[in-house]
Amino acid sequence: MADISKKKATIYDLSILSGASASTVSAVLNGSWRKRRIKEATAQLIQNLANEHGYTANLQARGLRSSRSGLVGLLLPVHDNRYFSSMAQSFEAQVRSRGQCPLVVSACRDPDEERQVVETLISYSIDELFIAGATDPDGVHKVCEKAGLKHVNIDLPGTLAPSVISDNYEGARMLTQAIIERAQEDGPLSPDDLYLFGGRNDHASHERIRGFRDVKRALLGADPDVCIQPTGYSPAMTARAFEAFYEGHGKLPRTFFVNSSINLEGLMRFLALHPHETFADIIVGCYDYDPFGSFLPFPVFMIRQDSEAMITKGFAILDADRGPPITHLVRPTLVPPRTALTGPLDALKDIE
Amino acid sequence: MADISKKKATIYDLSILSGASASTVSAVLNGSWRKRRIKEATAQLIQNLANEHGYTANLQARGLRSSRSGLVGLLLPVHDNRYFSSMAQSFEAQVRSRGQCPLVVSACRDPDEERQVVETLISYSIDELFIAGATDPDGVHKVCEKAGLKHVNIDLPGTLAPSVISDNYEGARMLTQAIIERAQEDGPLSPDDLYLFGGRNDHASHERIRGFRDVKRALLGADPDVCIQPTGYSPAMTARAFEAFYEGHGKLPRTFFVNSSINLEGLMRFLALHPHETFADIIVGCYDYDPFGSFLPFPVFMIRQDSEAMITKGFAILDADRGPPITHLVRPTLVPPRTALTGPLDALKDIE
DNA sequence: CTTTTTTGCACAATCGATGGTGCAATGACT
DNA sequence: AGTCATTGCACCATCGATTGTGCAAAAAAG
Repeated sequence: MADISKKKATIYDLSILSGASASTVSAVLNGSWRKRRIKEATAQLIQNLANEHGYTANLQARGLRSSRSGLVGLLLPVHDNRYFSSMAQSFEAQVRSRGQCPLVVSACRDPDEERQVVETLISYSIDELFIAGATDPDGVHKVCEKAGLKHVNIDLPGTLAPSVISDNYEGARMLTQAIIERAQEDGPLSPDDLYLFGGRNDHASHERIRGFRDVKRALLGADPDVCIQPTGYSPAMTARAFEAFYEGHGKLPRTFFVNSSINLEGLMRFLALHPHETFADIIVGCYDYDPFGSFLPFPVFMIRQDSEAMITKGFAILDADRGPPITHLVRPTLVPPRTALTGPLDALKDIE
Repeated sequence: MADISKKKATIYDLSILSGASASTVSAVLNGSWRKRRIKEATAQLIQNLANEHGYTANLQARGLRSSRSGLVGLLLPVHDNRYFSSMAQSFEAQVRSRGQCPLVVSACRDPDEERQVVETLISYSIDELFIAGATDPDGVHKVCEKAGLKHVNIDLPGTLAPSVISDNYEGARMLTQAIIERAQEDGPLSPDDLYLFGGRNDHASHERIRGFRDVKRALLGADPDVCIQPTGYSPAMTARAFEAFYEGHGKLPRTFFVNSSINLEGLMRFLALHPHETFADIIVGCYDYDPFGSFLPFPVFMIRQDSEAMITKGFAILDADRGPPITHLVRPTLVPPRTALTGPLDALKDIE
């Protein structure tokens, strides 16, 4: 089956072995041989030889020549987070089902890093790019534009390229309503009992805060500014905000909305420093789903963003080619406490 | 700064602009110009032009010529899991700090998929490959070998290539001891009160089970086979195992060791179907760390595997070149319940 | 048995960068 | 002035695949 030659076979090797020219071999192996009127028998012969020698095309050479690499990029803020890693998982599956090769990279929410990483990807002639959660989508857009690279924004919208994002406003409304109703089961809820932690000056945070405030005002009649605590997207900062509140009030708010699972990690850091029992009665809403976060020792309502649908929509937009810079909304779902959703892990092969 | 030309500048463009030959431009831009005795002034001129036109090398062309791509691969079972995603994060950082480009892909624990994915990576002429948690490391090894691709196994060892793995035996001992001691605080623990769920027929599972059994026998005097429930690495299967135990006993074991965070998700699925209070007194050990898993409503001891150190060691081995197929152990750490460790997320830029 | 058409394939340029080789111009030295 | 070493760079083949073009041989048409 496999020969012992150290180097990988090329079309030239097969050309010699088969007696055909390299261009014929190439045509046979890349499927364009019918168009080139290659005899069926010749094609068979070459294909057999190729199998026998374990030929696989050198994709760098192909990419160089055709200026298409078969690579599709996904730019993430971080891997280490269930929302983004499950997005990576869906992305991979979809890219591969299209016969391309996924390239997932992270850029730490640093605008310079984002642009630089994209420059690198462009140097590899990637064919398409999904820009997820970029701090500066429009900056990245310009880099792509200059290189003629097709791209969409996912999760955080830009103004210059088509975007697919979660319906943050609706999601936040659902989540806020859910935690308010749940809190009211335990007694009347004052506006001061409902806070929001996390998020910063990005579109998603704005929309979530807007949804939160709208529902809060509608259901509780008031919405003091002090209840909004945008801490950025860092566990450490978020923990500090909880700590500050605790210093001031001797407890946490009865109910609060956490802007993302990354911010929810900040809550864990806070909890680690305080006895469990003190916070047994809080009710939390988290804009993101995490299977363990759902089972914390207090009710945690979560929002599951449909990253799979976002990726699908993203491909649709790229395939349509040159769509206007419209923002498409994908509806997320509310996940009640103590819920274990199935996910990409369930696709794991695990016979036994 | 940036010119409006649609196409990316090449060394030929700069060659014309500068009046120098393409090879001179190439030498200047790839840093080998001193060796080639290019005049400083010429180099300056070309570098200025390059900046002005935003030149970046076409890495496919470079890779084709030099048969090195600057790509380093990491093959994972899945993204969607804190252990692997944090490994991806460390990997990325280290690869980038070495001036290369990380390529993270998953293969769903499917041996065929693993080999096929690696074939694809090889077609892109990747320079090095980290094989993490492969079902069939030796199969992948052969594919790499044939292509002359340097590689190491991470997490699950192979017999044909150097491997860097967690010290599963020691980790399992620490974890088992911790949960036993903790359980004994609540009263005497019988061997029947301590189970192990998850894992399958791989090296890591074997070692963990061995560590578990050794400590259990030493501390509790007995170690019935029935207490070992290898369910594979699937949340669904694991949930079924918990369900089965529950059917038979009307409760869960007082104390149990869960083989990985993926299996721990299985526990969540079980819990979702049963009232919270029934299981308030269980004590769990999980071989993997997850920041939310650490705060579940019962004590969860966790093992944090040092994926960063494993990647570092992996690079050391690759750099040493052609090491023997030895397995290197990296010590994991025990994480007590309710602990929020800092991680890659803390490196996020988040000014504000 | 020509002429035309179709079939089947080879040739060669090309993608962008690299690196070995060679050669003219300059300077150093006798 | 003549020899030799050094400097500074251009030339060209090469990596492996793609693709437009051209041209024999075979088949069909006249």
